[in-house]
Amino acid sequence: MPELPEVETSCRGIEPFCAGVEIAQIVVRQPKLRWPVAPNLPAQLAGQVVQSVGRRGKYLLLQVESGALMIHLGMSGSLRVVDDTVLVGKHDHVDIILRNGKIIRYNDPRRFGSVTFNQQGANHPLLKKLGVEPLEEEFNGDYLINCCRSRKVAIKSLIMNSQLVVGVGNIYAQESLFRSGIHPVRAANKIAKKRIETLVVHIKQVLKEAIKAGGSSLKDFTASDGKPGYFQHTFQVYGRSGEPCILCGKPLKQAQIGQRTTVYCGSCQR
DNA sequence: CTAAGGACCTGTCGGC
DNA sequence: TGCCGACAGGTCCTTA
Repeated sequence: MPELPEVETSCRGIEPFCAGVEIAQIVVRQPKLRWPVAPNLPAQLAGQVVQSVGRRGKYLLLQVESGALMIHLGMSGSLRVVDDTVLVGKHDHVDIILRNGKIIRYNDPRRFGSVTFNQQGANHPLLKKLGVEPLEEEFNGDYLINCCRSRKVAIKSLIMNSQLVVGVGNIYAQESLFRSGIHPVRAANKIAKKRIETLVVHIKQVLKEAIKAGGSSLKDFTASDGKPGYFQHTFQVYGRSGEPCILCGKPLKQAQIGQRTTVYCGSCQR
């Protein structure tokens, strides 16, 4: 379920249960994820204390002394905090069993996510090529303008390119472009600097709002329903193809950009 | 170097 | 009710 706000919410949700707590055992029921779960992963983590819980892009990082457990939620993954009285369900692929009796349970129907162990810090192959964090100051107008230079891909594809900036997924790419009045298919190098600066502001704004909404709607991370808060959130364009634009009232259009459905307003976005 | 397309999976929904 | 195709929040890898 992850766009970045959801990963951030998961991060904050599990943190109180596992920070400072020893991992008793890891149980892998289905190792065939996006990357196969290494057979020795449980042995590498058993007995180690979770020092902190963090995030890099959409990777959750549970830091231990010898490295970090990296969890990616893919398209359909989610985490819950349970105890051993909760029955194991379909697609509950991995349990991180903690010494305090809690279990971090990883569920992922489509198995596009991953659970890997990282001994190499930021040099891990999956992290090494990631771009800047969208909510950090290093993601700013100058940075994005520079990215757009000499690239003629659709601006939507560009902001979803995780080698440039991480964490902007299909939903928030659409929302931030709408707020910025930029047509999603417009060539990146054909957009005025001022408008790119506006886009940066809106990307940050849209992500922050979603994190806030996620945090407030998901007050109990042990809730049985792992549905993210942001699906109760209303979107201005995502999923609204054919419905009226909230600004001009004309029906919203839909297109495929980089094989992803994209909804936009043909008259408000140029 | 950039850009475009395929690949990986299961579940759900609409149409017939 | 059942079957079938289209589609879904990601991103890595290969090819051009």
